[in-house]
Amino acid sequence: MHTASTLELALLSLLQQQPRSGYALRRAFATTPLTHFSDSPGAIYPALQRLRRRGWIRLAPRIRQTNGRGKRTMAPTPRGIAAWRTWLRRPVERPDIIGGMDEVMLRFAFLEEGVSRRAAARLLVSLQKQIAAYLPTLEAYAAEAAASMSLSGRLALQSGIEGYRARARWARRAEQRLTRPQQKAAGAKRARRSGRTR
Amino acid sequence: MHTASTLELALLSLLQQQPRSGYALRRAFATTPLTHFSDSPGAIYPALQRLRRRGWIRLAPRIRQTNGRGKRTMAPTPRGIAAWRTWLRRPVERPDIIGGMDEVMLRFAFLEEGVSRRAAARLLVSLQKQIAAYLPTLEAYAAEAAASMSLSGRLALQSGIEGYRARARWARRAEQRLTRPQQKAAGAKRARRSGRTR
DNA sequence: CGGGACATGTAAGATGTTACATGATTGA
DNA sequence: TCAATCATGTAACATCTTACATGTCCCG
Repeated sequence: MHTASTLELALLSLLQQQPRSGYALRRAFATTPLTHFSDSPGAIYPALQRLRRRGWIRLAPRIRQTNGRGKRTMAPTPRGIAAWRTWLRRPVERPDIIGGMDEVMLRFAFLEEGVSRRAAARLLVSLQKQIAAYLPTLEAYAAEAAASMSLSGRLALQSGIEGYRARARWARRAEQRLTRPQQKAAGAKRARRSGRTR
Repeated sequence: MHTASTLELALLSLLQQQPRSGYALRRAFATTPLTHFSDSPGAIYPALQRLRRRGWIRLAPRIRQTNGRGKRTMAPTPRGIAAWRTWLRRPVERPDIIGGMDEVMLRFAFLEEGVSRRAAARLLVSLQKQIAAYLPTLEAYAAEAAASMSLSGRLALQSGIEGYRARARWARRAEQRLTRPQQKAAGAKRARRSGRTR
């Protein structure tokens, strides 16, 4: 199975929602704050070409082509969708939380609509596990290195540690929200709670 | 003034502490959790060559060259230090907090030893300002888009918003720690406070 | 004397950035 | 008609990844 760049996966995530043109994708990146990808044509059009050559997306049946010199609307192929789902399902590994938290959050954001609420909850479990495994390493380093660091250095390190702790807390809360749905403030929809979480 | 990659700046930050060889830099990245840079020779040696060609670092007087086929120890030049300080002093801008928070934290971590405690506090002020300016945009988007998003999508967005809020709170606390230093718990070292920090 | 850490590099390839090129459509 | 927005792309360049190449030193 091909590996894909984060940009390609983000593109696929948006196309899976609905067929779009390159320009529409650019605008989505420019106006969506989820994760910031470049909205530059020099990144997006080549990425779309790669996806097309790989057989993950294709030109969608032209709805109308009123605008521009021909709007080229793209849609994912079944193989593209399959590859996307495989990516979504990947559990969180150590390297993901060190350099690639953005990618993890992108995955989580689309996991429910791409696979299932259950799968989204599972990702949060593996995320919590990885953070729990990584934090002691970080804390040990902080304890050991603090003496030789400036105050601003220590504070920066502390910020990183607190960031991980906050992320883990969020993951725990989010997991609960996903696994035992309960009524929102707005009216008493569904007051009972059926057993079986997770 | 040349623009430099984050890796180059990180390299310069470490060399400024003490002259090191490429291998020592690689190990620093491999064992330091501050920000994760690649410890691959294919990234570091070319980056060092670029810095050398640019005149920002030079071969340090060979202390001893017992090991390997000749350990090449590098040290920053005055021009390198000047460029590094210019980078450190840059206030936080909008793009920095969207895609480049790692770089901001790297800058902050070295600001005290590179410039001054005051300058580190100033960076935190501009960081808080940028976050305060960006949060309403994010929140407005969340309020508007929530209806059309899955629960996991909403939770992911919420995580981003909470992350910014947590970062802003940290910045406020850190700024206080930097601007009014007070004695640490460990013994009454230096009970008096002379004016003038930096 | 063999393996692992020390040590520096190159080559091929993927990806992204910045800047430019091109042209249609729409509203003031 | 002029500018803005829509729309798609390419070219040059920088940077990073992965994999390989090479050789030394030290310890068991």
